[in-house]
Amino acid sequence: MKIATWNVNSIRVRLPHILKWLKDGNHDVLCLQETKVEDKDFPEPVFTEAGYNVTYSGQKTYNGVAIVSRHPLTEVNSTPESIDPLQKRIVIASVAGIRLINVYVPNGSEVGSEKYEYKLQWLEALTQLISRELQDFPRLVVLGDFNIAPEDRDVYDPEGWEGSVLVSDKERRAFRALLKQSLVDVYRNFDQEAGAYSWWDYRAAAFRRNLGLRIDHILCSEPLAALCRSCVIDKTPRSWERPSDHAPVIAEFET
DNA sequence: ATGGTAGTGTAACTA
Repeated sequence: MKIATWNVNSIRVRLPHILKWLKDGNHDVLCLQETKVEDKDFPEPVFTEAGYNVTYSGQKTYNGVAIVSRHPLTEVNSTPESIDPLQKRIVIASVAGIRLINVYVPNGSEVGSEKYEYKLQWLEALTQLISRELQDFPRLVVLGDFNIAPEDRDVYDPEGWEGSVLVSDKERRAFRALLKQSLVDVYRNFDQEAGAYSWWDYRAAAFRRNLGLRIDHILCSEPLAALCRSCVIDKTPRSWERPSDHAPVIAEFET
């Protein structure tokens, strides 16, 4: 069972990339963020015709999340209690005995801004939600764009980024509070090359120079982490023409 | 304190 996450930055623009990537990689589940379409405009037929099930929760211009799956999706919830229903940043579903929580965590804009405070509140609400979900679903995965680089090794220039949004102490503390719900950042359960990132700014040729951050994560409950056999970042689609600024992250499970 | 780019949607915002 291969489960992936990818911030595609517009599903309309990236649809060819997504279809090619799914076809090449034979993934079972792909969680998408920043689809940027209302539900009525989601290209559902394209996925169903390719043999996938989909569920999605979107809005115009901003945010938007979706789950694409080879296997049926059940117990879908895109409006969990205590999460702001006006910003479409979360969709939850079950697949093959695994509970998926697909998240697009607020960016936070700038440390100390209103959006930054909103991000911290959103993460607190997510932590509560996870603790409730864990009571019913021991095999749980929270994955998506967290907009947080958890440690200095997840940042190309930790000194330059110190205290900035995406790496600030409060955000990292909020991330650790998530992990304290007995979740495991499975990427770190395996040997990884230094300088492995999941996002590179479109500007200043950041991808070519590998000026990136690791802000997209796959966090597993302990029973599910025990079944995880690999976790990798696939940089390939970031090198394609007109790419998303994020690369997909993939975890493989023995099920 | 801002630039550099991209997406949405045509000015200015978000990232």
